[in-house]
Amino acid sequence: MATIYEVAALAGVSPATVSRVFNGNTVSEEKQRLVRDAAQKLGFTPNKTARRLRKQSSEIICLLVPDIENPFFTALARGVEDRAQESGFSVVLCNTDDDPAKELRYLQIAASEQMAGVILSPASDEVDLGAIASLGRPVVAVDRTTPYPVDAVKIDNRAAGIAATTALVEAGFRRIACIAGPAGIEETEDRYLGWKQVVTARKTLVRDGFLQHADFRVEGGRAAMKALLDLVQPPDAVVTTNNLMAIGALQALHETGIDPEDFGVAVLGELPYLLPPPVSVVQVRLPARHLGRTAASMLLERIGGDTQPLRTVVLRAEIARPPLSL
Amino acid sequence: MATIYEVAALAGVSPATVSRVFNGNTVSEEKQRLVRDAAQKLGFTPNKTARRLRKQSSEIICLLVPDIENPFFTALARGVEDRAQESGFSVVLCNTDDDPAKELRYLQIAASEQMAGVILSPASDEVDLGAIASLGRPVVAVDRTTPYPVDAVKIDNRAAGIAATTALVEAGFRRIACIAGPAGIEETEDRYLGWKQVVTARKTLVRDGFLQHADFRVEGGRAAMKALLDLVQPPDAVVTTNNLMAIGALQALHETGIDPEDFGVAVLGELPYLLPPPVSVVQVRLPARHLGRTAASMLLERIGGDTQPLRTVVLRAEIARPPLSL
DNA sequence: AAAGTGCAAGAAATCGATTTCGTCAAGCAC
DNA sequence: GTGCTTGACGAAATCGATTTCTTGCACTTT
Repeated sequence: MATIYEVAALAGVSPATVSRVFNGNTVSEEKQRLVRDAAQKLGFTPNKTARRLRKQSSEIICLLVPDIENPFFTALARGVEDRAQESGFSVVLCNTDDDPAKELRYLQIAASEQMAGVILSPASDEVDLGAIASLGRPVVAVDRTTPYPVDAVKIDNRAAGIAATTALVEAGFRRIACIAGPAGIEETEDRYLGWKQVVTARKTLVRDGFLQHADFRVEGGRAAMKALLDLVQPPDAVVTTNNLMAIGALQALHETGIDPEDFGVAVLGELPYLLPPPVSVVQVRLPARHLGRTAASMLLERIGGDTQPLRTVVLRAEIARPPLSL
Repeated sequence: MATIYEVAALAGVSPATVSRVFNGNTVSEEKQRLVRDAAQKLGFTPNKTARRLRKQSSEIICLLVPDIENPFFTALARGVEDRAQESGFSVVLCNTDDDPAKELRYLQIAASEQMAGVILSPASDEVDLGAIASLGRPVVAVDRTTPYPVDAVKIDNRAAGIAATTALVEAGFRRIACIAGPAGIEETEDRYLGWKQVVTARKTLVRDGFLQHADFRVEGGRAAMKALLDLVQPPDAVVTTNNLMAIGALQALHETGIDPEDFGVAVLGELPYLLPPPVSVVQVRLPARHLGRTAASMLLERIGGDTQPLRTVVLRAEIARPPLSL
């Protein structure tokens, strides 16, 4: 790996001049040519590490998500990556597994690696952004927000919950249950509030036990669905607040031998594409990739020195297919 | 961010001593304590960039895959990440989109970022590993191999192709087609050779047009399946050489109104989990996560200075469910 | 013609760690 | 007691770029 000194020696100039050539400072035409030729000949690539040490910042964005195996976050990551690419940034993708300790560890790495900024979907309300913040590195929260004063991009979760539930009501279902994520996570809380608002306003039948909390995973959704089906008066439809739990719910229905056409399922998020799902399934499409793209754009603006007041961008989800009548 | 100098000043020792404390060199008990206390008090975290510049290497692994949105690669990435974590390494995940130009760009970044090593699933046979190789950074190929002399972890693709096809034969299908990936990609080539071997040996009916090439995506699989169904004498079963094309194929079957129970489909890879697929679907499970884990282990060994001769590890895929009789 | 202005470009400092080199003192052999 | 080894540890060099400081020269300006 050729260094700036070797290039300088070959071109017969000082290292400073070589640096200036590559950083757009005033250098005479002639020396520019000399330097470029020399660099070309030696296959010179500036050492990013040295530059970073000097400049105290890098072109790397840290993206922290709970689970890359969840297609929602994969799509989000893809959006971030695409946008970052365009500006010559690279993305380091880290899994927190919704574990605050892992999250903290990664945040420290981000700080000590001089990463340019962080996009995260916080594992808990108690994220400690202190280390990052004190370095003046921008942070953008995606999908979930935090009590820390940072930019955020989120989905209108309440509206999504309302849309999903309304679609079921309009399809003729009257006993609509809800499988929500862990209590206390704002994202899922808002979605379930959307459900609550609709079932209350529309005066559908709601029993004790119609609200189930589960973790965000397939197994949780399956267990919650089983519990719902075991009720004395079980629901005839369900809203699940994320994609994985919906899969679990569908599995439970299948195992119980219920014809999926007879049972309404509304999903906040997308099911993995395979075959067209049963007609009684409503998907509220969450714009994951767009979420990532937007977050990356905001972060890059901040990195570029933008100092406007904190922003929270709220993206609207859309219903994947029009509500159906039974 | 406190530096080693501030710690040294507070502890009343030289910066060299501070460094020694954190790098396991001989320092007296007493000064160790002084240094650790001072570091603690200042919240000192060593600056990775400075260290990297000096040591000429980092604790970052670069992982290049064609498409993170493909669950196969996501699982692979997860395996790499888990293993890397255990050794305190971070993983930078990059999408090549099977584009050699993007791939090259990322390889250059890996070099100029002093990344410790690269794990890649090469977009083409012409990957230029020159830059990386000349720096002495280890490289491990996953899933696909390259003409360059590097370690590799792959799947026994031929055996997987054989297993998939055999399962269909044993289930009673007699006109078995194959939807293979782009011609010239070794990985898919081997899988299709497995198919060919079985259909030849078992003397099943093979028509012109029973071998379809498609890109690796859903759309390609769907189009190929349509082409197969349009044949004068269409097949009664198909082997698809990756997961996404299988989804496309199933969609095409569905759209054509064919009962999936009547048509055999063998997939090399896993379908996204949703409901149990039709009984006529055979999945050959590819150990993606394990592939990633193994690749990361090998890379880390090399990074650690292992100089044993080049290795290629071949992992065996397993049939997700026993072959069925019709 | 003397003094002032502007600009290209070299010299040297800087970023923060690691590491080599050298010093000093303690411990030991003869 | 002299000489030699050994270990702790400070001083200073080093990694490779960026950036500030300076210098020197050309060109105005009065």
